[in-house]
Amino acid sequence: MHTIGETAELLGISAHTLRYYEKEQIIIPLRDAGGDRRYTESHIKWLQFVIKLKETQMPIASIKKYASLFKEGDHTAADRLNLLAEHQRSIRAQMQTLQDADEMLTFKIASYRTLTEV
Amino acid sequence: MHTIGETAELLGISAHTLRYYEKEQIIIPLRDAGGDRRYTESHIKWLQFVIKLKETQMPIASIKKYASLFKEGDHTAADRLNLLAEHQRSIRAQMQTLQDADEMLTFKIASYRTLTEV
DNA sequence: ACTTGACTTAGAGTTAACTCTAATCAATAT
DNA sequence: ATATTGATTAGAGTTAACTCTAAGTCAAGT
Repeated sequence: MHTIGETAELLGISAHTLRYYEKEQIIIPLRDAGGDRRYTESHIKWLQFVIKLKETQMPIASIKKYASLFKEGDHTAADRLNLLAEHQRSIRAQMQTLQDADEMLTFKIASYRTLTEV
Repeated sequence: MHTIGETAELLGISAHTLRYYEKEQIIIPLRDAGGDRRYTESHIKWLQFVIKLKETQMPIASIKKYASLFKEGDHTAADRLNLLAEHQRSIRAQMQTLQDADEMLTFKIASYRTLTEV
């Protein structure tokens, strides 16, 4: 059980962001007797997954969608699978774009080197 | 020589965006007798380069920086090379992040398949 | 002469994803 | 007993990168 501050620290995001994700229904932590948020290990696992999706440009809206399907129960498993498969395709397209840009830069940098060296 | 509409069409971006890039000093097209913008082949090459940088998450501010160094002249070549080399490192880091997420998703999707098939 | 369509400008509005503010409260440290 | 720390809330503000609006000019076509 972690406080919001500990959880933020642990994940490398701000407490503000955690409250924002809660407002967006992406994580709903427990509350202690005093009303403070408490994050369990499984909340943290879920957040780490969310962060991975974010890092790969999945919009908050889609993450929200995934979270809400999850809450709906087991009968949404196929929909969730589709969502993840779709995102995997997007990741692969991004990799291709990066690959192309990398090659372009390698070439451009080489021309600069030639210019600079003389 | 292309009008703003043709150029937008050609590059797959909007005329609005081209005006915005001009406001940001990223491209300064020529003007015809009537005051309308005219983009040459070399403007278009530059814009294609800009679009590649954008697609790989380079912020407009950095692209602006690069453009301004370019305008300053040949003595900024080393600075420009550094900027590009730095961006190439960022591209490679992004590829690694995508690679990791891809593997994670492959695993997660496989678990869903197992669940769904039964 | 009139309409159409592409262009012009300054500046306002939009969207995503935070990020912060102000006012408050509860537990701990001195 | 007071001060600090870390939490709470609703709601406002920020930033990047567009995206649009309003009001207009101008050339070409019917």
